[in-house]
Amino acid sequence: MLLSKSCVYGLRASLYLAGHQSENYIPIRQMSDKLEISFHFLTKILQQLTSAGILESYKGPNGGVRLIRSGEDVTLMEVVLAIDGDYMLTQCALGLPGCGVMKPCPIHEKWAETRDKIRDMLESTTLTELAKKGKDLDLRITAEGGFEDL
Amino acid sequence: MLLSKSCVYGLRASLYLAGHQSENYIPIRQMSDKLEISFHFLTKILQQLTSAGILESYKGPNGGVRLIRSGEDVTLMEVVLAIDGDYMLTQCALGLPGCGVMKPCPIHEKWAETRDKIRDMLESTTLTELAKKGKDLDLRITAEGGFEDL
DNA sequence: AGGTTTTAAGACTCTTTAATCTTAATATAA
DNA sequence: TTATATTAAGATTAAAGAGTCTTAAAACCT
Ligand code: SF4
Ligand code: SF4
Repeated sequence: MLLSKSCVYGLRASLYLAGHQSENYIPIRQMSDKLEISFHFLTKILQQLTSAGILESYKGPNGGVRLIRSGEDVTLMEVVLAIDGDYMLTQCALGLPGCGVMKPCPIHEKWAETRDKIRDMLESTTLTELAKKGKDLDLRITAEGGFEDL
Repeated sequence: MLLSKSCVYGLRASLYLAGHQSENYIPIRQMSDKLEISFHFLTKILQQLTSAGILESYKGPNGGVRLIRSGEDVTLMEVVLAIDGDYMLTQCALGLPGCGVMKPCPIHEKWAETRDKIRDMLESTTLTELAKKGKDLDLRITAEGGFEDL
């Protein structure tokens, strides 16, 4: 799979937060319920996003987690990098050790092109953009329901 | 990772075979040595390609494995499908259960575009094409060496 | 102060993928 | 026919990824 499951969860949670443009912290429990993701697992993933400087967290009652910057300024790429690292964008098709332009494998040329498409997509798409689209069209964010159920 | 390790090994072995346009069977041991892949593991992967109708095998002395059709007629897609299935091309970014155009997630539109690029690349690239390029430019196929060492 | 709500951190378990090891089956050749 | 070379198949082990559980720390509230 292109993105690890952790990363997908991280993206969905980030979209959730971007869909709640509130100054309040959102409890992880609420997100894990709505998004149907294991609470403890999600907690760990959000910790990664917190230490990556994408989220900030607060303990205790009325605590939770929220985006530091506005969702308009956060690209999918940032979230992916924080969770999966740049493996996908540097390693690739044949994944030979230390490969690259210097001594490429035969797929390199074609693959690099494809890979750049993925990078461009991740870099040019923001959380807010997707959350807005999700709300306007009531698109899916959970297994069953859409943004309206959030 | 986009492709599983098994799949990458399968691709490299297929390229190896395409680079040896010989009517003889090539022993798996020879390939596993040259490509630095565990013999038994590679054997299993090639069995998948054999039962998928991409390779044919022969036992005993002078036995081994070879492409059924010419490498010109075999696309990367065939190899990928035989080993990893179509998961990568149907599932994707958020990977919600049963997702798709009917009730898409907010990334769907952008992702589908990217995904088609990957599909096109895999479908339009043949083993022979890459093997030829690999030979002409002595590109990498193993960790250390290039096609010349095959 | 003491109890409650929440995130943080780490140990632990389960599942999947990767890799190894053993035995069987098939073909060749001397 | 016996020894050897090779793929086929299945059991086993190892490593990584995913998920759960427990305890700690921080913040709030009465
Ligand atoms: S040479 Fe390029 S395409 Fe090939 S494995 Fe390395 S980065 Fe990927
Ligand atoms: S809706 Fe489309 S982009 Fe979203 S997870 Fe499903 S297939 Fe992927």
